[in-house]
Amino acid sequence: MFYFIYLSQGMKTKDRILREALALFNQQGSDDVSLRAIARSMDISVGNLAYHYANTDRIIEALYLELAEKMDQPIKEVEEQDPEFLLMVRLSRKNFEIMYQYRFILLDFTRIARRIPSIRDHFIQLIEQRKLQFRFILAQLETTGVIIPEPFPEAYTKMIQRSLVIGDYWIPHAHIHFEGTAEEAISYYHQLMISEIEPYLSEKGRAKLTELHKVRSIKA
Amino acid sequence: MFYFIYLSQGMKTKDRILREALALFNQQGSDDVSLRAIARSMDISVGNLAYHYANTDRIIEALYLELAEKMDQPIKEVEEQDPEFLLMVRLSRKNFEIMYQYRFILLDFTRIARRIPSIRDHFIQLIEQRKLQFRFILAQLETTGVIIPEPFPEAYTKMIQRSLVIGDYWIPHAHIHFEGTAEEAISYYHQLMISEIEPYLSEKGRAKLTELHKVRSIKA
DNA sequence: TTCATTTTAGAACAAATGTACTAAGTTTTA
DNA sequence: TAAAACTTAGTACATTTGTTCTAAAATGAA
Repeated sequence: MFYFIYLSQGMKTKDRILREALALFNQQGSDDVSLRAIARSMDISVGNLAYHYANTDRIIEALYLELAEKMDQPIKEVEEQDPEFLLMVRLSRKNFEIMYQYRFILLDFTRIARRIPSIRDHFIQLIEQRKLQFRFILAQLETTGVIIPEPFPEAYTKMIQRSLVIGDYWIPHAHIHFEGTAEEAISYYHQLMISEIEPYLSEKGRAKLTELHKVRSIKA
Repeated sequence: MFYFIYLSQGMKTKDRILREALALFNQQGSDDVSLRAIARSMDISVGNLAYHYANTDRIIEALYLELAEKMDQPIKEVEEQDPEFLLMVRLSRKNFEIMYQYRFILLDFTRIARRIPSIRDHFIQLIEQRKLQFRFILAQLETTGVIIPEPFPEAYTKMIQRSLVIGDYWIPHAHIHFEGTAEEAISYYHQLMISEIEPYLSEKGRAKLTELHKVRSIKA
């Protein structure tokens, strides 16, 4: 009981730190933000900050866990519901949005992963899961006739592998090459990843995709 | 004349520094190697090192220029010769090997590009060129009947864009997800990028690709 | 209220880094 | 050979960073 109270009390500054750190990290990059910078920006002392998080890596770790948890949610929805093509598209879009919220992590992921092994390990495991889910969804899409049967050996295996590279690195790529709003970047790279499947769509699948584009252009 | 002598004399240490720095950067990451570490590893003084390169960013800049120059060579060959499919495959493989030699740059490219704008600007321009070359080659492949005409709108545009993401980020991806030798990683990701074109190959094109695989398996 | 616990501020420390400066040494030029 | 230019070593400095410690303040429980 009092344990719960302790937590909810304690979380206040702890959570404020995370919010502020996230903003600063996204803005300046995780390597150029020190404990002192965060403390200054929050108007609290370094000592206080260090009391909650001993160093910036502990903060990054906490933020990564937030990201990982949020990323899991849409995936669970796909698994619970019937894996339908349009639903899949919408939920992967959701994931792109979440990634953007925590973009500093994915921007310098290599470096962060090298420095903080727990993040690296967790991420590798997460991607392994994702690969399986990809396969599962593709199988569903094939039985429901949205995509054609694999037209040549390894076609879908390679498609998944390519998609995973894009999924992991669209944010650094955008950071260097994309000019436009965040919204536009998210849409662009999400469509780019989705487009991996286009060559394999059946008539039915192609119809579904154009249907999706219609909805989008009405919204816009 | 004496200018040349000055250079060739001066280059000695200057070049030794670049070689040593490249090795250390690739090994430990460019962020974790200081001027002092390079000096120690070469058995020269920090003062001497600083005389040639004021700081690590100047060294990184010099190494980036080396990379950029080496990357240009294979591309020029494609342009000079008749752009044939197998030649293209072989030369892009060459590029993957060069990238691997300077892998520290591509491993933390986002961060390096943020810190050193000249590198960022040059790289953006380089990729723009590459995009045009890609288009040119695809056009050739279509006229020679290696690939089919674009089966749906934007198919080739998107294929190029996806390939560029993979081309830029295969090294960080490998660093986290690939287990195996350097040689294997290069082959794997090169094939992964090449595989973007597979769905669009004609009968003729497919035959050429399997021919290539045969050569490889004989070699292996 | 009173006491124990948690939170906060502030100062101080050691380590590392780029940078600058000086003087000695080496090489090149004239 | 003598002078000029270039290279090297060594030292020192200011700055920044994570980290630690102490004491005061705030908060909760009894």
